[in-house]
Amino acid sequence: MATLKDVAALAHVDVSTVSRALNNKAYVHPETKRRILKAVKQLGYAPNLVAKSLRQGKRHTIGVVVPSINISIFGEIVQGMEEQARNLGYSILISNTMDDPQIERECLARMRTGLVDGIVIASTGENMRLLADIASENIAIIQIVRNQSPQFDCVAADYYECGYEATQYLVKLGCRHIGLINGHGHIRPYEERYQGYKKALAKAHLQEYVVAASKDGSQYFEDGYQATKELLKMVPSLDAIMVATDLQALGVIRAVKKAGLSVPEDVRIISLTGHPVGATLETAMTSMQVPSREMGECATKLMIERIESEDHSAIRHQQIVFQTMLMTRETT
Amino acid sequence: MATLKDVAALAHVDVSTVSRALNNKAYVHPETKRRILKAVKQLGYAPNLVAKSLRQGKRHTIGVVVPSINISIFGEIVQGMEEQARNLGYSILISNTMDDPQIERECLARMRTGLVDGIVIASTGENMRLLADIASENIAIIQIVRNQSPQFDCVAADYYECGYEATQYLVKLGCRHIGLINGHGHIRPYEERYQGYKKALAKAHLQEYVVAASKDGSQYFEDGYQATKELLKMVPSLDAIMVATDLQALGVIRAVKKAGLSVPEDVRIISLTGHPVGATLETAMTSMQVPSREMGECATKLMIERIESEDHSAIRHQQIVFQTMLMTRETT
DNA sequence: CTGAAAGCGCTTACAG
DNA sequence: CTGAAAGCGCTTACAG
Repeated sequence: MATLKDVAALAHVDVSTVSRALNNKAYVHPETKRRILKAVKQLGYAPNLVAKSLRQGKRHTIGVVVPSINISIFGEIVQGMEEQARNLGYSILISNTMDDPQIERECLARMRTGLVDGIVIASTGENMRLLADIASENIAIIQIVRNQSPQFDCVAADYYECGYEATQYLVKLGCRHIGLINGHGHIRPYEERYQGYKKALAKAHLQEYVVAASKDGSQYFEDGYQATKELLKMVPSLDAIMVATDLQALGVIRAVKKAGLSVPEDVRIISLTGHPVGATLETAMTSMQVPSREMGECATKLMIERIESEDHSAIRHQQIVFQTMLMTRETT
Repeated sequence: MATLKDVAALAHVDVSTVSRALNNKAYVHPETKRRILKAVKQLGYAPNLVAKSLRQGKRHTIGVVVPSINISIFGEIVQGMEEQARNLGYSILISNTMDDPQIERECLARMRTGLVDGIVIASTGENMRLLADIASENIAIIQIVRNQSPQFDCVAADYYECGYEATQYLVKLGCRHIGLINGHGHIRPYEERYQGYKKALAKAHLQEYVVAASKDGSQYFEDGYQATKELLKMVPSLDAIMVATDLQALGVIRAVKKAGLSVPEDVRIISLTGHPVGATLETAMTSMQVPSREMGECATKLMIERIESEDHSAIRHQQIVFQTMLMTRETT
């Protein structure tokens, strides 16, 4: 690739003048500018972004740290992020942690070494100290989906309301024994959804039946399957199951059918992290749809605002909350 | 973050000595080295990778350009790539083109500006000239899934065999009117699968029934749904449908059921780009499973080999072909 | 309006 | 075994 120097030589000016002309940083004589642009065109010059980064201390790159992008709500979030970033002249550096704190630590350590201006993370919650260290080095941190600490910005959905509304909907349909298959551990979305569920049940004077999915991320079919077997053993009269994700819900459907029951006649099912794909399933999934693409776009916009506003530390942290939307389909 | 200079000051040596000690580039007196390492530890020093990149002309970053990572085989491929890259000390810069040649062009132009050492791409096929230009600038190019041009390395599956084997399997089951819902345009996997299908049908003296999915990427439910309606109108006695992806297959199932037919009794269905999620669907999907994770890992390994072997142009191009595996499940 | 110089944080010949 | 110097490709005060 041609460099600034090549352009400068061809246009018979100093590199600094070329730089100014290309960045519109100061007046450059129109005639000079014309010559420069001609040279740029002739050489097919494009600035070396790495050199620019080193000099300006800005990478125009955002790190994204998520459990998994494969068959998960994060796939759509990342896609929204990437599109928005591209439109605003940024790139996306991505890491999948599989919810393993050790991998998360490695990814963060790497990103910290000047690779990114900011990090958008759905964290395990085990590396909050490291995150704080990174933030103190003027790398912006934004949490997505999982609001693990109030000390950082966060873009998430209203999980309490999500749990509350889903439960109330099932109650209105006449369900009296509503099970909740919830994620494992101190992940905020799980806790808040549980609180919403609890509140709605109390209001209807119903009892709660909760099973935690296995501890390794809870995104999978097997979790839904096993948890449902447990629930059905515990509560033979179960008439509804609320479950964290669409994929788990597939496990729920299979377990319910295997028990000789049918969906939705005997057991109604609702997924609490609805993905558009739910509409296309064989028995279309009723779910609380999460606006994942919009959340990704929002996180990117907020991130770029943070990055470009210089004084990170002075800014008050924002908690942006999206509403989920009940999509009634065939499983209820 | 601390810099080399800080470490050098604390250890009372020159920055060059620190650099050598940390990179094991030359003998450094053990005692000096000890002092340096102590200083590194004390300051929590980690090298600035951007500066290193600029100096060495290596980015330790791989660009990935794919149609979409959301609910697609590419999600798993990218995950495999990312894990492998992380283990080998590389990062992944990702772009989703949505199969739009214009977006693809933008992404490539951006990556070209010093951001990456190499690009792994599942291309639209519309920017091959640009790709060749980029390759000539010593940025390695590896094609994944879509072998659009023999002038670059490629990691793909054996699509011909995939189409052939799937068809033959259906023939053995007794199917006599086998439809193929294929992707649109000159995308190699589609063309090769069609050839395999054609060959197997000819061998069994059967007629072919082919419908192309809509032209916008063919990854979607709606494509499968519409194409199936068309096929059923065309061939009322249809008894099997081969379709490009699991997600399209969901559309096929819905259309078949809507026509009052059942799966697999009346119509058997097989997906030609099987994803593990197929096993979890309500009617588990028979499919030709593509080893997507392994393909991603392989592409990354090959890429890093290329990058680190200096003389790109001299190397013969490799075409690495993975076998697909028939997974018989409930839709057949 | 433009040039010369310094510097971002590293690495790497070149001396010694 | 180690230091001083140059340079990767840019940007940005500082003069003029």
